[in-house]
Amino acid sequence: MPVRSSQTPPALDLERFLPYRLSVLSNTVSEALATLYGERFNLNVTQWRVIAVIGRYPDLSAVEVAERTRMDKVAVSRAVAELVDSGRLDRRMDPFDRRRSVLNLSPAGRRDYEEIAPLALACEARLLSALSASERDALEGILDKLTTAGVGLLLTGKDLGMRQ
Amino acid sequence: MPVRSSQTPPALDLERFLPYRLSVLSNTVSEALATLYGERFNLNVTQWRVIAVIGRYPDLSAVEVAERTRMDKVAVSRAVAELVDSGRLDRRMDPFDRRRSVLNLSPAGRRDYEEIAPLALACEARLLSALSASERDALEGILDKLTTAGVGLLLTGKDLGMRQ
DNA sequence: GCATTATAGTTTCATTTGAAACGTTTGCAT
DNA sequence: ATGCAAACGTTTCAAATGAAACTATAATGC
Repeated sequence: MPVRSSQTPPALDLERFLPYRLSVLSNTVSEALATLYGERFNLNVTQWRVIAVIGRYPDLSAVEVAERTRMDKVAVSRAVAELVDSGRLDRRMDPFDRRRSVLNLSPAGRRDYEEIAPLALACEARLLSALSASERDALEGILDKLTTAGVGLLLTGKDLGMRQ
Repeated sequence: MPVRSSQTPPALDLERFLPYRLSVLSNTVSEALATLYGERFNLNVTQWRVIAVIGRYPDLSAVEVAERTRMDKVAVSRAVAELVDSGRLDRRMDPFDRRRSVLNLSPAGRRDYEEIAPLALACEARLLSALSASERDALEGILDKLTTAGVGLLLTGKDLGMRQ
């Protein structure tokens, strides 16, 4: 029988490797969600996130959206432009700082938001329903802790290079 | 005091939304890991995954690597070509099926693998050390269940369109 | 005031990505 | 045998991405 001595490090089995499993899970879920609002509403992930965050927090600027969603500001800029073009987002200039613009859902954008949000929440509910109550409880803390630890890895890894 | 009646659905708060949190976590961890083997070994994520899976399971074909890692076969094809070029992967033709090629780490590739694997496992260990013992226990089951449920979403979402 | 630095947002450009088409080889059914 | 469908892996091409440069405005220091 093979013995795992203190000499033999545990093998790296990609299928059991946490970062890899997180990646597979995240991609699977993202893709499922993307088909949800992609086909019916012609939105990509970035556009949907912008709608979602503006729907909930009106009057943000593009940079504020980027910070909240942790997306690239170039990506946000493009998504905002497209959403303004397709009439789902209103952009007006901040009168007190003419570099900023203030974003809000147009009536059409809000209709989409009101329609998509429940679908998205239903997806989430279906995912969570696969878990036991105790697993659901644990999940919150796990995600927070892992995310914090992950950011820690990043910072020590690249000797302080502050995102954004 | 605001009441959440049965009429008012819970709001979609991106920062609390499971798919979004998974995406942030996965991206953070992936980026941390990518700097680990990216800077020192000049590998991208796909290349590293190919090395990892071939290191553990020799004699796979490119398509088998793609299936195991759930990566795109084009991506794998390119990563394999680059790894062969940089002398880290040996590719020989399968004598019994001349469409397939059989992949294995070269001595140089194995050296890299032997060096990177412990670093990757250390990263994972550091992530897991942020969790309590009970959280670590729960995590296994949670990841499996969520991934299965996520695949389920995908399939119902696109009315059966079998990945790959 | 005027120069310097910082911030908001966009544009450019080079890289990355993946779907679709392709060439080749194999398996299967006539 | 021959024709057709499927599988392996590559190439092509168009779209997505993101770093860096840029414009315009604001804040800061002297």
